[in-house]
Amino acid sequence: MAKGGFRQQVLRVREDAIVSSVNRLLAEKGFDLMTVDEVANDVGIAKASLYKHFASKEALAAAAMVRVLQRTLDVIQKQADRSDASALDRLQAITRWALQVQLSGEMPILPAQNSSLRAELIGHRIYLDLLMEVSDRLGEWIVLAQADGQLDRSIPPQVVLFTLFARACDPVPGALKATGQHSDEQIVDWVLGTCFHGLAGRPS
Amino acid sequence: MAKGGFRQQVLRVREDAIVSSVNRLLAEKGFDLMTVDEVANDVGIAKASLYKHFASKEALAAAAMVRVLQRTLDVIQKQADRSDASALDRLQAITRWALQVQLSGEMPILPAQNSSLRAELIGHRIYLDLLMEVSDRLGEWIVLAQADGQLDRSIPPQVVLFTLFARACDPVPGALKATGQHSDEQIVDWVLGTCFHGLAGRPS
DNA sequence: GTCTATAGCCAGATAGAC
DNA sequence: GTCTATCTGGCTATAGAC
Repeated sequence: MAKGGFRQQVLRVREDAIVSSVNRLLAEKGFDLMTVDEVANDVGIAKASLYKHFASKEALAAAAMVRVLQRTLDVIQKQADRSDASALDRLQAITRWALQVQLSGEMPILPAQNSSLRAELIGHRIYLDLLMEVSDRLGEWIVLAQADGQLDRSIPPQVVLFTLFARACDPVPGALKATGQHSDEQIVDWVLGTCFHGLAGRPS
Repeated sequence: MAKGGFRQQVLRVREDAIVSSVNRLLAEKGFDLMTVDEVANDVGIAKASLYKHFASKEALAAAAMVRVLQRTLDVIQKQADRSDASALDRLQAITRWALQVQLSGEMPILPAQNSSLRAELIGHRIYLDLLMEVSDRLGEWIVLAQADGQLDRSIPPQVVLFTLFARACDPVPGALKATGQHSDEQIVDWVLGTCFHGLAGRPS
């Protein structure tokens, strides 16, 4: 661990606080409705100070995405270290984690359309590298699970991968939570079940 | 049919053109990124003229949502008129239609978060009535399909309903189409299959 | 690096002539 | 009802003092 000087540590802690606020606000309102003033107020510093740390609103969002991808890789690694799990077990565990993060209001959601944001992310090498590593590692397990017959062999791995990414920002968990009728755990079980076994369910 | 006078017919045709433009732009960019100037340019009239027909940007979006709900009810009625179909057949046919509409770029997508838009829709009686009728009619088939064992009985009907609504604006079809590697028909089959039978697929 | 204050811009909505 | 021109507010980003 290169800690750097004391000043740099303080700086890092502050930037971590900023990214945390951005992460939560992105999860709550999305990129377009999140304002930089809100972030500044939430962190408790002036807006101009924010711009000393991050060059733009898009850079703020990119930082939040980088952090969530790093955490995803941590979870992936934890699953890789399990010796008792099948490829399907691992994929389900990771999806479960993503759903839990989303329900706790900490999954930053990006609009698929926003062009200025897309431009920033496409030019962000760290983000792209992480995204590709996540895709590659999940892709391996998808192929393995298909070879084992645990996943439908007629579905291209890419379709499976996109579907798993999409479940991480699915509106269904939030809508169910908003009814106030179900526990988070129950919601995760239902969504995870329909994702892997469908609405029709396993034939009994 | 109360046609009204000739002037009113002309008016109605123009408003139809407006709603069509709004519908397409909502599908393409979403509510936040769609601008009223764009709509006006697309229709070919001045922005101020738009505001003679619709009171606000939110009202424009609401009109597009009303129309898509009416079309959904038409499709539901068509399925109800089939004598040879099971409840599951009907639900799948409607979901397939929604996926096709989305892939053809004509499914208006609303952000779940935007508050000004939510306020407008919550106060919009026609919209709410249509939404409730769609929910009721799909809900009946969901309950029937569960009674027949065609849908998993352990999933609450509400969860099934929300899941079907969510698939109508799922990002997966668009992402797959963007790769340019698959036909629309193939994409619809995959997404529909994973929706009802899961990523694990039917045990063979 | 932090602040206050403000520039610059863009989009929603309106005024008023025709 | 349609137009051109304009108002208004909010948001990103920056200037400049400390």
